[in-house]
Amino acid sequence: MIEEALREIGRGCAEIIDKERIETLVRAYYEKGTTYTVKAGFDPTAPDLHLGHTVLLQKLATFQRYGGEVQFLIGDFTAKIGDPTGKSQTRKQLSDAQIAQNAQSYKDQVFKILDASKTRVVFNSHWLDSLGAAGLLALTTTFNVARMLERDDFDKRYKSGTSIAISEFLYPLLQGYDSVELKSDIEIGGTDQKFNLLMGRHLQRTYETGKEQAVLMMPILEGLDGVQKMSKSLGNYIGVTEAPSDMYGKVLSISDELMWRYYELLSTQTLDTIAALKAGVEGGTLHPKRVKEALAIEIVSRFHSTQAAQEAHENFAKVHAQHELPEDMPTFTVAKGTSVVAAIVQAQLAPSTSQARRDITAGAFKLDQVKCTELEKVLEVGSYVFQIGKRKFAKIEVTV
RNA sequence: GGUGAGAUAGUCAAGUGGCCAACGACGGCAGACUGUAAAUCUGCUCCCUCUGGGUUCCUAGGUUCAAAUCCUAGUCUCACCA
Repeated sequence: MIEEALREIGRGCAEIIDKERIETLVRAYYEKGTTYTVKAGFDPTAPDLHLGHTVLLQKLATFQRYGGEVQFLIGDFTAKIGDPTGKSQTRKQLSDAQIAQNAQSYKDQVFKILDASKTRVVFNSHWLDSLGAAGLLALTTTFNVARMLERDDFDKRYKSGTSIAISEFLYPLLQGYDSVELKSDIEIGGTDQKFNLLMGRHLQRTYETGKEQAVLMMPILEGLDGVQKMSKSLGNYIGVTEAPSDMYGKVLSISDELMWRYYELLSTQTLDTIAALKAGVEGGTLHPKRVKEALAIEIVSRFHSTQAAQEAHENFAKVHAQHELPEDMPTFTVAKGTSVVAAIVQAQLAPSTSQARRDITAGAFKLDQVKCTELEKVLEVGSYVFQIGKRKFAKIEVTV
């Protein structure tokens, strides 16, 4: 049992510092029933979560199954001050009301994964607000510039003469100080957070908290393209609030290779089960598409419901395998005499008239399931189904 | 502070007076093939009232019949020196 717990905890990790400590904590849970705390920090400026963020959340959920109590830290202090990281633009400062709203939106999304009864949501402004100048100065005496410059990005910027704000030196300290306040046993974060995570360890030791947190780093999840990290700005993400059909379709569109990566980092199937699936696919007894469908259903179920996932699955099969029309499509109403080109743009099936014309010319447009390459076509009164490519549909009602 | 180099479509990157809406690469979209996968092949990829028209090559002026390309000023970026 302990073995299994440790295997699941270590699953997919990029790096673990002080693995022995984690083993000790988990062992104590099984032998004496004692729990331990696992901290993870989140930035309240962007409450729109995508699957990349959930990698961390699921690791927290894993800990919860094996005796961990989660400290879900919302870094509202930073958000209120405005982090100057990254050249000239000062990051927008958030008001208390906005932060509260974002925090709520976090909770709505996060508890689809985390066990609320084993989660404590904390805000670092609670202790950082009252730290004061004296406390802050005391904090700075625990570290020095030379070591700060060991950090990769600081080092590069320093050597190239790019500016580093004094406050940027302070943020790792403050973040580490959170671990002192929370007396965390373990902190998890992305690999890019290594320096900050270690700072927590350093400060816990310096402040003689009697703790020295273990650090577990998760890799960055690749986006749908399988190459770059999943991010909203790159458009290769699956948002946790997306509609079941979109979510399902996006999962199915990833490559087979990437599918295993997603299984490792996003599925709650055990490692043994996954190994069996992989063996089945490699041995030719299992169709990779079936395996991918199972993954898609699991993910959609998590953020919606098993029923919604099943519907998405069936609808997908209908639309793509049997070429039937999707259940519900967005409906648009246009006036009689509108050209198909204009209607396509109005239905948002194409971003511009020029693009719509190109799509028609390229043979990508289907009117009532029949390919149509007539650029000049004008619509008569009635109801039509427009389709561009394989996945864009709309119902067009033409009125007088 | 000094000197030099550069700013071109989503990104990278050619072009250095007319043949330039601007080579090429990547990305993106679409078609074929499939498992709406990947790989591969093909087409498209500024906008529009589209066999044509309009607005682009950092900004503002100027030279010219004609400029992304030449001149002037400005803004910003990078490199080297101090």
